This record gives sequence, C-alpha cells and structure tokens, in this order.
Amino acid sequence: MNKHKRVTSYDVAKVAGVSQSAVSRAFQTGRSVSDKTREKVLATANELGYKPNAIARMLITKRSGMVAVISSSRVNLVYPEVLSLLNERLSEKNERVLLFNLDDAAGLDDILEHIWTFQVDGVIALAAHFDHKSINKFKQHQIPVVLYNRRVAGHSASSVCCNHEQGIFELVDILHDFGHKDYLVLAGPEDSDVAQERCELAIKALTDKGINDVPVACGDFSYQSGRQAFSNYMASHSAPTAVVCSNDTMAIGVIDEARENCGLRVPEDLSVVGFDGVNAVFWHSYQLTTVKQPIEQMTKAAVDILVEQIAAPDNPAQLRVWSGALVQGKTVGPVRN
Amino acid sequence: MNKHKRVTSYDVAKVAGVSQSAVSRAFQTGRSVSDKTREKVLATANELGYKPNAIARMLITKRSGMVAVISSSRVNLVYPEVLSLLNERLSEKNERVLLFNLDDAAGLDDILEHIWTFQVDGVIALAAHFDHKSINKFKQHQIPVVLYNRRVAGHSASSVCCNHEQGIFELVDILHDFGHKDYLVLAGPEDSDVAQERCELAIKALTDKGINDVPVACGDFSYQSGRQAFSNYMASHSAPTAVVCSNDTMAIGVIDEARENCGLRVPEDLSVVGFDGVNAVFWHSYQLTTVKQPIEQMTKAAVDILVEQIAAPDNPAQLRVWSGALVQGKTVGPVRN
DNA sequence: TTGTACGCGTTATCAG
DNA sequence: CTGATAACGCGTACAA
Repeated sequence: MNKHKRVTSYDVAKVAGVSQSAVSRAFQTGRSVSDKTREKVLATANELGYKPNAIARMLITKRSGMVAVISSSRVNLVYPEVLSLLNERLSEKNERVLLFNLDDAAGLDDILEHIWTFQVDGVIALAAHFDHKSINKFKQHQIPVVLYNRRVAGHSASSVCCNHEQGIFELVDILHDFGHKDYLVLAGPEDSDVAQERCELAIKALTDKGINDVPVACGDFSYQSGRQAFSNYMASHSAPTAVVCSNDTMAIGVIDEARENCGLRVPEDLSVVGFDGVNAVFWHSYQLTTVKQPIEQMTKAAVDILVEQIAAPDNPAQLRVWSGALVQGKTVGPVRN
Repeated sequence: MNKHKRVTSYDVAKVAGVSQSAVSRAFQTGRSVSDKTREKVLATANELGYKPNAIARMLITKRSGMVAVISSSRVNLVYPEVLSLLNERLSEKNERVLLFNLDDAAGLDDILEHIWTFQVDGVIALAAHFDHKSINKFKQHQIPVVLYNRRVAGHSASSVCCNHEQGIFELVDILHDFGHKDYLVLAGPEDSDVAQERCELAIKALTDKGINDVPVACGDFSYQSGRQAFSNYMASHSAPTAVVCSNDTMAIGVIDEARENCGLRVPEDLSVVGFDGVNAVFWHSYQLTTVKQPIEQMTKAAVDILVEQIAAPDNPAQLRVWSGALVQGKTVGPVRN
C-alpha cells in the first residue's frame, strides 16, 4: 500500500511486458503505438499508480509547463482578481502558475535568475518595477514575456493594456461638464508606471480643458493613503470641488475622509472619481464613479498571446489595448456656486 | 551575445580548467572545495552567464523548491491577503509557490495528480473541497500537507486555524448583552467547511443563550449573495434585530440591503456582525463589528510547520489555533423596544 | 509498430 | 580536495 519508491516507466514496462519507450509513447498523443499495447500499458500504469514525472520530462523537452507570474503585493485590489483569472486561463492551456513577488527594484535580478533556472515557458508581468533591461534579459534567454498594463518604450515585448487615456479623459470630461474648476489629482506610488501614467494623463486632460497648475497629492494606492493625502492637503489648502484619483481604493479613502473629517458631502460638495472598477466600488455606500478595466478580456488575451509566443517564439510582439467601461456612480455632481 | 544554447556546468568546467563536479560543488555550500577553485569557477560562471539548472537538480535531489498552494476562487476577500503573505514567507524559506485553483470537487483528482507529477516539496491547502481521502493520497505520496483553517477529522495532517468558536461566541455575547432575541444566521456556501463550521457555531452559541430555532439563510460569501439572502428572507418574514454572517463581505451586503431596500438603520434597527476582518471593514461607511483573523501569525506558522515537515517528514502532525481579535465597529447596538 | 541506446544537466558516491 | 562515473526518469532517433 505504502509506496516508498516512485513508480517509474521502467516498472510499468516490466509488468506490462513491453519496453520503457512503449510506456513513454503510450502517454503521448499522436505517436505510433498500437491500440493494444497502449491499452495494456495504461491499464498496468493505472494499477501501479504510475504518472509520468513532470520534472524528468521538463529536462528533456525543455518545457516546464509553468508560467511565471510576477506581481507586487501592492495594495491594489485589482490584482487578486487578475491573478485568479490568469490562473484559470493558463490551466485551460495546461500551464501552471509559478508565483513571484516583486516589491522593490532590488529584488529584480534575484527573481530573474530564479525564473531562468526554473526554465519557465513564459512570463506575465504585473509588477511595477520592470524596465527594458529586464525585458532584454528575457529576450536573451528566449523567454516570451507579456506585460500586463505596462508598456515599455520600444515595446519589444507584447503587452495587454487598458486604455488609461480614454478612461481618464472620459472621467475628466464628466467633471468638466459639471462645471468643475478646482481640482486635486491624487497620484499613486512613484515607482509604479501605471500610477504615473494615470496621474500624467489626468493633468493632460485638465490642461486640455484650459485648467492649469493642478495640485497633485501622492498616495500609495491604499485606502489609508487616500485618507491621509486628502487630510494633509486640506490642512493647508482650500477644498477642491473635484478629486481625480489614480485608483478606486484611494478614491474611497478620500470620500470617507471628506465626509468624516472635512464636513464635505459627496457628491454635493465634492466630486470624486477613481479607476479600476474593483468589486467594492459597487457597494451601495460608495457607488463610485470610475472606469472598469475589462479584466476578463485582458487576462484571456494575455494568456492567448503568451501561449502563441511559446509555440512560435519568432512571432512579432503585439500590443492589444482595450477601452475601459465608464461606471456612472453617485460620487460626481454639479459644482455648487 | 545571443545565447541559443544553455550554458551548462560542463562549459564552465572546460573554460575554468576543472572538472564538472568541481563546478557543481562550487555552487553548493558546505562542500569540500578549495577557495581558489571555487573563486575561479564562480568567476568564469559569472562571465559565461551560467546558473545551475533547477530542473536537473530537482530530478536528482527529489526536491523541487516548490510548494503547491491550493486555493478556491471563492469570493472571500481574505484569500488574496493570505496568498500574498504565504508567498512572502515561502520565499524567505527559498520555496516558490505553484498555484492551483480548486472550485469544485470534480477537479480534485486532477489537481492531485498534477501536484504529484510536479514533485512539490509540500502543500498548503486553503480550498473548500478537501477531505480525508485527499489527505491520505498525500500521505501515500509522502508529501507534507498543512491545512489552512481546515480541520479534517482525525487530524492526520497539520493545520493552522483561527478559533472560530471563540470568535463567534464573543460576537454572540455582545449581541446577547445588547438584548437581542430575534436573530438571523447567514451561512456561507454549503461545500465550504469553514462556512458550515461558522454557521453551526453561531447556532450553538445562540442555543447556549436559550435561543432556539434560529432561522438560517444561505449565501456564497459574496456581497451580492448577502444582499440577496437578506432580501429573500425579508420578503417572507418579519425583520430580525440581529444578523450573524459567516463572513464580512456578506455582512456588508446585508447592511446595504437593509439600509437601501428595507428601511432599516444599522445599528439602530438592525445589528450586523461579520467574520474575517478584511481591510474593507475598516472603511468608514461600514465599520463592521467583526472578528479579525491573525493572518500574519497564521501564514507564518503554516510555512514554518510545512518547512519543518519537509525537513523531517516523520515528525508528528500538529495543530495550532489562534484566537481572533474582536473588532468593535459600529454595526451593533442595543435592541429597540 | 516495437525495442535499443543515448542524452537532458545536475547531484552523489567513491577512488585517488 | 579533486576527478571519474553512476544515477535521476523520461523523450526520442535509429535500427529492427
């Protein structure tokens, strides 16, 4: 009953009365084996509890059946959902997820080496600290990479993105149409490309409307940082009428701080918009006006592209961009006179 | 520049003018190599861009440096936080996370086989569908398992748990002290052990207070299911004065439904308690009264126990239980007369 | 279709 | 301390 030694293909071969290679072939599709032997092999394999050893197979086929997913433990509520979806899609393609955490640029080289030694089939990168040097390393090692919501200059790697520009312009349009003139932009962490991009786009959108010198506060994507940043700003400035936040979680923090400590009603006194469309924004107490990223499509495409590039590494890199969906919540209203 | 062929230890050996085994030894600690050769080997290895191939090492050492984490895509907000912490702790122990999703019992055998073929060093199980049969399979394969918030009868596997009994009794105590007599218990998904346990404990705690025949509604841990369950219940019953929910997310759903569609104020007309202590319960609009699981301690212990059992597989299984921390929010108040 | 023999890249054993 | 040599468990030419 208790199997101390792993059952190998040799064991099966011996019992089934065939050669080891016959066993190997029986477990592969599209190989020349007679139905009779395959049947016999599979039967005794089942009987002995034999499963081909993935590690040995990796060594010879040079495919590990694993995809590295590099993520940050950043407090962005979208990532868990994204990770879960990626895992599902990759499973369908018969690839497992090998998880890597990247919180500071310092750990990057370390992670890269690990990924390389583990011989992963491909990489999906959600993490903040990721530059063209990293991309080049993967290219040198011939490992396909798909960037998620990250475009690296020269886009020598494939990427799937949400169109932040369209989304943020749409949000600013709404605010502008409601007559807002006094804005605050709440940026995310400095080391995050997404955060920087969203912040810059917000400023650009406002400039396009003729609104210049917009003040910028800085948070780290977390709820608390949203509260803190707004609180700090209010301590030394007069209240804006609209806040454009780089993500939903901070937006909710701003709303709570405004309501609780600043005596501001939302949306009567203050309009707030976020970005991402995480589940919590649909909760009744907030009903944030935001842009929802199409994470189902994005994750599916990320996996499809990656699998395609694993199969044909010389295929050109591609970029796919989706528009976000505007979510008309209840945190935006006309400016009061 | 472009390395089409992987650099092996033989390549390094040839260039460094030593044997292949010398190269191998140079990369291991506590092996007999002279400083001089090690230095030379490491230098040329670095020059050639050589890193030992983890796959080949796995094949011979029978240790993969990977731990399987089995999770559900259940809408329980705690899991992302837990997963992230597990990943960090495991990295510190030089183990990678190989991710598996388990949503229905059907996929269990499939996943078990995958885990087995990948020769993981150990398993941490967060998933709902997990019985003693699965545990036995791992035992047969000599793979250490640590259950997270799951106790399987006979506890032949180690587990780390939050003391649900203490937590729920404490919550019920508070409600009882406030004079509540009309309760509703909101259960989680039927196939989740945690959900069932919390539900039964709530009933038991209430029975101890002399409150019998408590009505039970059923959700699936999600916000929407919380709203729906409460809405359904209200359609055919008079309003309870207190709702005990099996997790925080559903509790927030109940609060929103009560406020928005039932004309009930929380906590004036209705008291609501949850369980888990996810970040969102601290948001100002909710401030849910709940019990916070000590996930830092729990994840650390899970990893420590697992690593210990990997090193010494014959060590006895152990169970560690933590009390949850009561979070006094603002969703519980005295019953109105 | 089947079996033989070799190789994947490393660690482990054992003389020297 | 060092170098040859044997595993590890499988896929795959090649010959039969």
